[in-house]
Amino acid sequence: MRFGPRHITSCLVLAQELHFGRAAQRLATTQPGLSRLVAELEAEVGAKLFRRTTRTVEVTEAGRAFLAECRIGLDHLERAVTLAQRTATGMTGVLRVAYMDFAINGRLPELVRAFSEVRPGIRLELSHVPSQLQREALLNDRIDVGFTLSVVENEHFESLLFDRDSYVALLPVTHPLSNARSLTLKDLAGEPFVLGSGGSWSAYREAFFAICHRRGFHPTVSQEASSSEGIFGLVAAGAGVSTYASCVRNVQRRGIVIRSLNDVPGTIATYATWMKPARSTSLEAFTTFLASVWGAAPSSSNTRLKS
Amino acid sequence: MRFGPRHITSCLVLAQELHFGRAAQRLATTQPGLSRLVAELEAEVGAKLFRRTTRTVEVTEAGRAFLAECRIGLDHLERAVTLAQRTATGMTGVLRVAYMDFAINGRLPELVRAFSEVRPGIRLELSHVPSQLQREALLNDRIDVGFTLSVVENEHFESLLFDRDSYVALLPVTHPLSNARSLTLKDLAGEPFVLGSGGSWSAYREAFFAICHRRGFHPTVSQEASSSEGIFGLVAAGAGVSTYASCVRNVQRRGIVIRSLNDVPGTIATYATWMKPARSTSLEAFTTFLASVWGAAPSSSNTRLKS
DNA sequence: GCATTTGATGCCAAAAATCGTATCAATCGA
DNA sequence: TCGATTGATACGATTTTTGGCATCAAATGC
Repeated sequence: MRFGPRHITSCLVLAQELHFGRAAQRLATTQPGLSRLVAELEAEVGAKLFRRTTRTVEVTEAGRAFLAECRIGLDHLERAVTLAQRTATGMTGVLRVAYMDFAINGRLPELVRAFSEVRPGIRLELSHVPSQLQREALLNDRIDVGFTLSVVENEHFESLLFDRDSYVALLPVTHPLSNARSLTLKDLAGEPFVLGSGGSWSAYREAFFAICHRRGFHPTVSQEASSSEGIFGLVAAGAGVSTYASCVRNVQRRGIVIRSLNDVPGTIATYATWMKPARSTSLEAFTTFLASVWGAAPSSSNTRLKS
Repeated sequence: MRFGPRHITSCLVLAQELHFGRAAQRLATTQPGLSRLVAELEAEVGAKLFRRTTRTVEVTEAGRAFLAECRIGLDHLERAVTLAQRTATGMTGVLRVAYMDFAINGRLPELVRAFSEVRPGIRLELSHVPSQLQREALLNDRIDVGFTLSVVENEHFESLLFDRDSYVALLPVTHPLSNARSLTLKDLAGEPFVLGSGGSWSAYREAFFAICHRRGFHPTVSQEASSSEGIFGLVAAGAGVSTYASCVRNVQRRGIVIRSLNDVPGTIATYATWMKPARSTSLEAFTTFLASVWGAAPSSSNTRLKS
């Protein structure tokens, strides 16, 4: 393709005017110049675009087809420029957000709604990625920001505390303890537990086991499930009791009762994490929104998940 | 827009290679040249498209958005070239065909099917235009070819005999004569006639009246209708008898019987007509197909509709 | 610290595109 | 037939783009 936008726009104007002189005037050039330009384009395309005598100029069928398609192409190119500008200034863009269960069951949907009100041009692509895999996904530029349980301690990453949940107990409605208004973890010491399995749940399991150890018991695991929905289902089916973050109150699940655990002071923290030299303006807008408007505190060692 | 396809393709290659040296090699240019080209495009667009250090090159979010949109634009431009070529050679195109009732009820559908098999790239746009208006439509470039009863005698037009129909009689099934195997026009002399009205039918009426005059009578017009369907409906309802071209045998209409008219030697000729300096390659393809493959004879005075 | 890699910059010559003028040839109207 | 209009063509001057070379500055790896 050895022709530029100049050739095309010239022909478009000529197709409107159907007169070399007037078209040249509108294009701020001379008639011979336009004549040569059209001839060049026709030679390049390999087809006559205009049928012209000394008295009339008309567009050929090939010319109509060519110019119609070219107009579409030019529109895309112009759109590309404004799109680049808007993306550079953060008005438009895409932000790939990864979340884990506690975030999506907790306040992440609320955050998404609030942010997309402030920045309606930025499209948020949410995907479920286990906490462990989010670090790699950030490094490989598959996501822009991730919501995880643990903080990635690295000079290349930056984190912000997003939310805190307390521990709650999940009981089958048929369970004797389901009538109690509140429980202690000690009350569940002898119960069979349903726990999350696989890499996604290892951090939560470790923290939970540590808490039990402090309370002087080691829980008996009766069933395991890889997803939150699996845990809820097994508890509802009476396979055992479980613990979860308090955000579980947001989800409805028939057959389960949720009870606070009064003797567990520890909280479950969720962090937003991203790579430090912010790669996109959308990410900058998101993190500043998170820090200022959302009012989250930057992560530091004393706010991290303890025991 | 002060940038051409060269800038865009260069950036597209660079976005693939993510290395100025290799990209420059693929583009058959030098690294400084590419560096300058990218800088020019960025200045023109008004946004950084690549984030680059001396060790790494990565595409910015704005760059991704820009290049993705540009690729669409370039694709359209390339497509425009091949489209123009194909249209110029007659492989692709649009042909606007106007028809009147006898053509569409006769062999025109057959012609359309045969032509679109030979030239599948040419789209046929059929529209119903009365014979009288087709001449003006051709002059105003609203149609490319028209099928009419009469031949336009003019140096700017060209015509080809497309089909010949004989006259037939239309009778209500309830009519006493509907049992006869064949009729003569004279048999219908005293019957009330349903005839076409308006400009669309004037040519047919004249020819029909002339035939009747030769048979020594003048038909009594009981009802008029502007469309073929109207005529069929009125005849079926018993409002009178009528005549029509023999192509009417192709259409099904309850309540009507069709009978040959043995004593009418004249035929109804349908002609294809177009403007002589063929404006489009599609039209040329169509007319050559019509003349050679379809086997129609060129119009001349001795083949025209008589009496 | 030093050599290597890599992108940015400056400079210059060659090539190409652009612009303007003059002119020609075809066509139309009177 | 003559004049006016209009697109094509030729030529030259100017500007812009391109290509190539040398060099610089920053980052990397040993």
